[in-house]
Amino acid sequence: MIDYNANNGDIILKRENFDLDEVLDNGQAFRWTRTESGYDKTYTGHMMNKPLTISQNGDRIILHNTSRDEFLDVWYHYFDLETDYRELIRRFSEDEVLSKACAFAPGIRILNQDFEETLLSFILSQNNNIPRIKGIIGRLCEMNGGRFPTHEDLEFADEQTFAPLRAGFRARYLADCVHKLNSGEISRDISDALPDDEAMKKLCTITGVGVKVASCVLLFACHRFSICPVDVWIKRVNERYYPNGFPECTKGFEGLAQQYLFYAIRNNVI
DNA sequence: CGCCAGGACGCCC
DNA sequence: GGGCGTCATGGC
Repeated sequence: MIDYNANNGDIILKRENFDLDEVLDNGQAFRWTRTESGYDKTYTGHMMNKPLTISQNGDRIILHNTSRDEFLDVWYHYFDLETDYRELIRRFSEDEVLSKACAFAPGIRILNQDFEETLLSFILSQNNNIPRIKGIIGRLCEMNGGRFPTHEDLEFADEQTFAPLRAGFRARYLADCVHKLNSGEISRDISDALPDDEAMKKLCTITGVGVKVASCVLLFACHRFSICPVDVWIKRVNERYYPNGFPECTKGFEGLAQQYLFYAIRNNVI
């Protein structure tokens, strides 16, 4: 399935359940930008400040200028290539609405993103829209020489530090989050060490982090497929189709099901 | 111009 | 413990 082209240094994959729009532009990551190229689709972006240009063309995914080692160390896990999405879609398709949502975007995958970047990004996401979230995060990176800052980069940051972001009332929340990361109260360790409810409770000790933001961190950075972020769009899905909760066939994978439904309702397909 | 956004918080009962 | 106004900014 992996074809490494040693001449030009590209990794080439067979494109199964993998669409760049559906993975990189569906509200789980905010730092990938689509660029023009000779391919069907091309995006450029980062994982922990490691840059990548990635394309899809017909039934191929192409990771440009990427060594086999880097692919196996970073991108294989980032793009969640160890998970069989076809099998999960097959389960979900028992339900009529979900079946439609999965058929519309069979290329959705849940990324394994950096913990701190996901946490700060989703604090900025609250009561906000996706284009503006991307703008604020872009300015946060500009502030830091083009890289997404670590908590060490922000060791002396306070609310005023974030003024140039024009993040509004969220600046205070960022400051508290960075403070708790620097003190060690919050760290990526909670993603390994704690069960769902305790990890959730811990994240919610950050000012400006509630159940929704914590859920996004646990799903999009910690890969907990059973945790289901409920935003205004999913509330609409529930009112319209699932007044008694998600169907039985999503059990254990409610967070993933949520991502198909989120993308589908935003695109007016359900 | 007004409505809304991948919400959380504080206050009220 | 649920309901409601408020918060800062700008996309559409």
